Amino acid sequence: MPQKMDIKSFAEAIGVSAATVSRAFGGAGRISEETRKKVLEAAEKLGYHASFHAKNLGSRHGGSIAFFYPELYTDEPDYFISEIVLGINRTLNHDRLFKVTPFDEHDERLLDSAREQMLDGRVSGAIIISGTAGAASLISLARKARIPYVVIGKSQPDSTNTVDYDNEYGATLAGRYFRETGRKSPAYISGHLDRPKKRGFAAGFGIKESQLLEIQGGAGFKYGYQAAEEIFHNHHETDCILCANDIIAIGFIKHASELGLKIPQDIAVIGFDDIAIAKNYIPAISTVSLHLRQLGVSAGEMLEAQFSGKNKISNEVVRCDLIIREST
Amino acid sequence: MPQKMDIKSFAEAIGVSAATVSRAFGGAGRISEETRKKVLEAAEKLGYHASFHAKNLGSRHGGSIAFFYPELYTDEPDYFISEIVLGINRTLNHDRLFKVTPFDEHDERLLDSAREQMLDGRVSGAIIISGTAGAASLISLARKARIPYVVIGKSQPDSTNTVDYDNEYGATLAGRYFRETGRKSPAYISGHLDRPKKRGFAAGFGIKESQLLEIQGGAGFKYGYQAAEEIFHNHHETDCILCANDIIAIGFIKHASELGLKIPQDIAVIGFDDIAIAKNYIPAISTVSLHLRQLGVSAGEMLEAQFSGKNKISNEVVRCDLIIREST
DNA sequence: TTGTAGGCGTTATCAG
DNA sequence: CTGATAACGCCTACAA
Repeated sequence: MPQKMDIKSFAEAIGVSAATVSRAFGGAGRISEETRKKVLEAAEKLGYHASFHAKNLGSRHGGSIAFFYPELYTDEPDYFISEIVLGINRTLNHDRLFKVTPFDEHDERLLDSAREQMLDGRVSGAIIISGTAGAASLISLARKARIPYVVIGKSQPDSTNTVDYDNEYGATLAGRYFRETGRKSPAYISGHLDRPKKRGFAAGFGIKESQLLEIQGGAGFKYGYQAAEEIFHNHHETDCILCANDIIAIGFIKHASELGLKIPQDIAVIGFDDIAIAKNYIPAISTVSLHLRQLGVSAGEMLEAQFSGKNKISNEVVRCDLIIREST
Repeated sequence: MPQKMDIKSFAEAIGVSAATVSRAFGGAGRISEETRKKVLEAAEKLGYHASFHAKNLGSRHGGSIAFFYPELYTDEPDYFISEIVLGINRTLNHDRLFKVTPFDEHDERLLDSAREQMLDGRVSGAIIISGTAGAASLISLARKARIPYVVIGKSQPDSTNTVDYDNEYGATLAGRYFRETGRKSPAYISGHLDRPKKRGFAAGFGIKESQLLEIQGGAGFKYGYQAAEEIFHNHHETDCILCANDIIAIGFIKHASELGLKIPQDIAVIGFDDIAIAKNYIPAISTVSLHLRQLGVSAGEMLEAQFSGKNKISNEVVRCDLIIREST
């Protein structure tokens, strides 16, 4: 097997110069179609592969596209992120490598590693999920380093190139729906960084935020499970619930039904995000769709646009929708 | 903002040589603790960051660890893979970047891109999900290029460094369970590359493989949904089902219950994989656990071992377990 | 312990 | 259209 073969020895072997080989690969540069073909075929035969690092170094640019997101879930996959990735993958020009890079807010070492990636030249474009301190620092790094980037979620007030979603509005829809369907006693199970949802939910239902029963949730089925426990024991009157995400909703419904509660008769529940399982659950879960896939698609497109030169300031907010299914 | 700053100008700025700077960062090389500290602090202050590509080129090694897996699911996240990634992430030394690289068997361009990554020096270690032609080619490339790698799943007979699982045995457990619980008419809903499961299932149930009703499934909820349709209309006698994966099981149960079938009274169903949702579904899904997370952990450890010099031949097969919950 | 020189494999520049 | 030759930014002997 051809252990290693650099451009020079390869060029020599087929009787051309290194420069010619380089040109044969790089779409640019004038070179006769004949020689290009000859070089390419020879490369195939002899097993020549240009070094990735040398190429990037030589061309003084390069690197791949990174997707930075906070690692919230500890024992389960992050379905929220997975859906977004689906969208990004569909959009991004696949010749650039797409790598996902979780950073843990609580692991300074991981965060540093993420920052380093942003700065050491290996990243040529970034998509960043906002909302955490780590994300903020990554965003500011990208800006300093003049690396094209797109932020998903709320960003600095002055910021550009963000694809946002309106949590608060979505929650409002949920609150309003509950009120209009005659529910009396709402509760909200929180997740992470979800203040706007609570606010919107209260507003939609027509009460003050402070009057809304809030139960601490988090990232994972168990939080919904625990919340059901809590409500079953201490808040019998509750007859409708908004969960900060679908996973919590699932955990809640699962345990509530174990406790003998009927969904939606006894308690109606609305989730958030509309991950794939939501509509396949039993009962199918009513939820505020964030159109996660679309979020990813838009972010990808916005990034591509920046690469294509259109560096114009742009923002987009993907619409939320309340999707009524069987859990309400 | 310090736009760009190379090692030379940085070194000059703080009054040392480039070599010293290099040594200050690279843990190796003798250098006084005092100078190192001085350099590191200065770097922080002046915002110097070594170029990733130059670093790798200079040290003639480097690159990150790649996780190659076939992209099967088109419209939903791949929960199977997600769980494995969870395991890998927990194990792998986080200073090496971990990037996930899906390759599509049907997209020659994507596959080529994956192969290129393997060969152009950017990958220093690989974890590959076996079972497809693309995977086989990646494995052989890794071997040729002498890149440490671990295969998850069945590999070439002579192969080493694989973490395997025993689908067939797991399916046998399912078949046996159905037989022992008095089920009469089994059916198998297939997925991808799952022949062993069918064989094992038939054997466990005590019938010939050819006598086992098989329904074409695939990757996605809808296949389970369609299978339910098919069975409801054309195979009333069926009273127990093994699904090639949990997603299919969910789709099946969802639609079966819509059609008025009672699970498990009318039809008992067992899934495969034990992804996180399985136990949180209603009914909780009985399933053959592949211990996906553990698979990832083992693969990660095996790869680390190779980096640590222990290049000894090793194989491991993670045990399958039948987990009985509410769907049987 | 630190500095100097050469090399890593490409791309870019400038002739020819 | 093709071929030398100088960057690219860092690492690694080797010498001081």
